[in-house]
Order: sequence, then structure tokens, then C-alpha cells
Amino acid sequence: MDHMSDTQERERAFAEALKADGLRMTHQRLEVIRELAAARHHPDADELFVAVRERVPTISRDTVYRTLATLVSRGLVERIAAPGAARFDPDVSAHNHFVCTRCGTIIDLGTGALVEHALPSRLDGVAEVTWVRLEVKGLCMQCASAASTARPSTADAATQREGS
Amino acid sequence: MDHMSDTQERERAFAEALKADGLRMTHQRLEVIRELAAARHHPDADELFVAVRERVPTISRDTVYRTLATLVSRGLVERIAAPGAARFDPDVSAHNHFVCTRCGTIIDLGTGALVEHALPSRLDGVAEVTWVRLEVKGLCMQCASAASTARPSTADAATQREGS
DNA sequence: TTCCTATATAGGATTGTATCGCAATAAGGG
DNA sequence: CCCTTATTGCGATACAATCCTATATAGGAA
Repeated sequence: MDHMSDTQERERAFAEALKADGLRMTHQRLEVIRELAAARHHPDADELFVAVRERVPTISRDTVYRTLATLVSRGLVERIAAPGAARFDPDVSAHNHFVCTRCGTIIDLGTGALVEHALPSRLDGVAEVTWVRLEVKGLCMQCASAASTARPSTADAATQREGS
Repeated sequence: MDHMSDTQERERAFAEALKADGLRMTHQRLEVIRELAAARHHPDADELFVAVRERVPTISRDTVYRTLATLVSRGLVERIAAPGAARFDPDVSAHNHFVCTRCGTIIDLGTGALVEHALPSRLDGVAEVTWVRLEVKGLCMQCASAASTARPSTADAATQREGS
């Protein structure tokens, strides 16, 4: 809900984190964080690059990568390892993901699906647990209907070898 | 437990899957599946390549990649997206993973940690759920003690930008 | 066993993601 | 308005993964 203030809050948090470390708020960084905060589809670095370039035509890919690295290291954004390119999630709160095995789309599931403290207090080889999430995979609506009708559709991700 | 028969069972399942599709059992494929079935650390393609090359000196990286793709597409092995290179898990049964955020090591947690994840029967945008896992992140024992004593240790994975 | 053909392999070329190195640029405190 | 220092742009580079194709081989048929 209320996306406007949400985006602005993220902007503010980023500006604050930068200042706290003696880093500078450039307009490149500002546009990257804005684009990501407003995104609803867990974009990858290149999607952000293309989107931001509309407003900052001279921005380089590397600046986008560096900005994302800064955000992730500050805990303001989460990096999601995915086939192909890593995706980024501006929502750092505890929530779960559904991943379509066909097109790679990620859908937020909210925290409802996650049950509390199912973890034993001690896990072998594990010193400290800081993060627990439920991951769900399957077919998204789009791919399901595309599959039932005809062609595999223009898969936008998950471009890996098919296996002879 | 009983790793020997476990490995042999996986070999047999692979041979069977190949035959069912008119594919051939080459000794390159055999050594790859053996190496992976015996592995306990969720290796990536290159680790398998290096290990298998000990016994099949002329094997190419591509053959390892192709064999893995074949295994994955047959549902005999699971691909785990990870920073750097993808890792592969010969254990396809429902079990959960702990991932060390420092070194990238993956530790099996068994199914015990997974409680009744009461997923709503209907999820928005989701057509079909075929896979549910719990993912846990934190610090492994090794990294925890290495961190408390001194240097960051020779991180063997998770080599991503630090973020200024 | 030998032959034959479709499948598989080797490995160099290629694509794609992400990072590095450095000269040029600009943020922002003084 | 200056000056120091962080930041940017971009070509070079590193590495994962896949493609291309001439050559090799699995494995059924004779």
C-alpha cells in the first residue's frame, strides 16, 4: 500500500546510511534506489540499468552494480541468487518467495506462510542463524496457461540448458 | 548412512533414465554421476570437472555441464542457484539447507526443521506448487571461529563485491 | 564379431554477468 | 568558492555457461 511514502522512506534510509559512512549522495545513486524501491518485480542489475538510463543517459552499468553492492552491504536491499543474473529485492522484511520454474518470475508471498521457530536450537556445524525463509517453487499463472494452450511463451528468465 | 549402495542406486537410476530416452551411457557420464553421488558438499560444475579429470583426463568442462543439465532435467539432481557458480545436490528428497553468508558453504538440515508449512490453498498469481523448502542463513562454525580470532580466512565462495 | 548410424565428446569460439583499474569528475565540508 | 576525497565512466578483464562442429564412440543390427 502507499507506495509513494514507502519509496521516500527507502530513499531517506539510504541517504542516512551513506552519510553515516561518509559516503556521498550522487544523483546516479538516487535514481538507482528510486527505481529499485518502486519496482515490483525483483529486477536484475541490467533491468535497473536500462530503466535508470532513461533519466540518466550517461550512467554506466558498473555504477548500477556498485550502488547495488553498497545497498546490499548496508542491509537495505537483498540479493537473490537466480539462474542467469542476480535479482534484487528492496523489501528486507521477513517474507517468502514463490519462484516460477519456467520463467523465473518471483512472487512475494508475505509472511503468512512461514511458521514460527521450527528450528532446533542447535544445528550441526551452524554457529549462528540470522535469516530464515520459506521458498516455494512451481508454475505461475502465466506459464501455466501458456503451457496448456501452446508455445512455451517468451520466457524472460531461467535460460539454462534444456538437457538432451 | 550406507553410502555405497546409495551411490549405486543413483547410478542405476541414471542409467535407467538414459535408456528410457534412448540416450547412451558413456564413461564420462558415469564418472560424473559417481562423483556427484559421493559428494557431500554440494559441489559446483568446476569442482566436479577437476575431480572427474583425475580419472578421465581428457574430459571437457562442457561434458560436465551437459551431463549435469541432463541429470537436472530428469529430476535426478537439483540445481542450487548460488553467488558465483551454481551448485548441485544429488539428494532430491525434501530437505532444507543452511547457507553460510560468509563462505557460501551449504549444510543439509534434514526435514526435521521443516514444520507444517500451512500454505494457503490458493496463492495469488500461482498456478501450481511443486516444491517447498526452508532456507536458513547465518554463520557456519568455521567462519564464526575464524572471525572471532583473526583474519577473514580464505573465503572459498561468495566472492561478491564488498560495497564501499 | 564387425558394421553402421545416431548420439556424444573435445575444446576453441562465443555470449553474458560481474568486477577491476585508472583518468576524469563532482560532492559537500570548510 | 576551493580543495580534498569519494565517485563515475568505460575499456579491459575474469569467470560462468553455452554454442559450434569435426571427430569419436555407444550399442543395436547383421
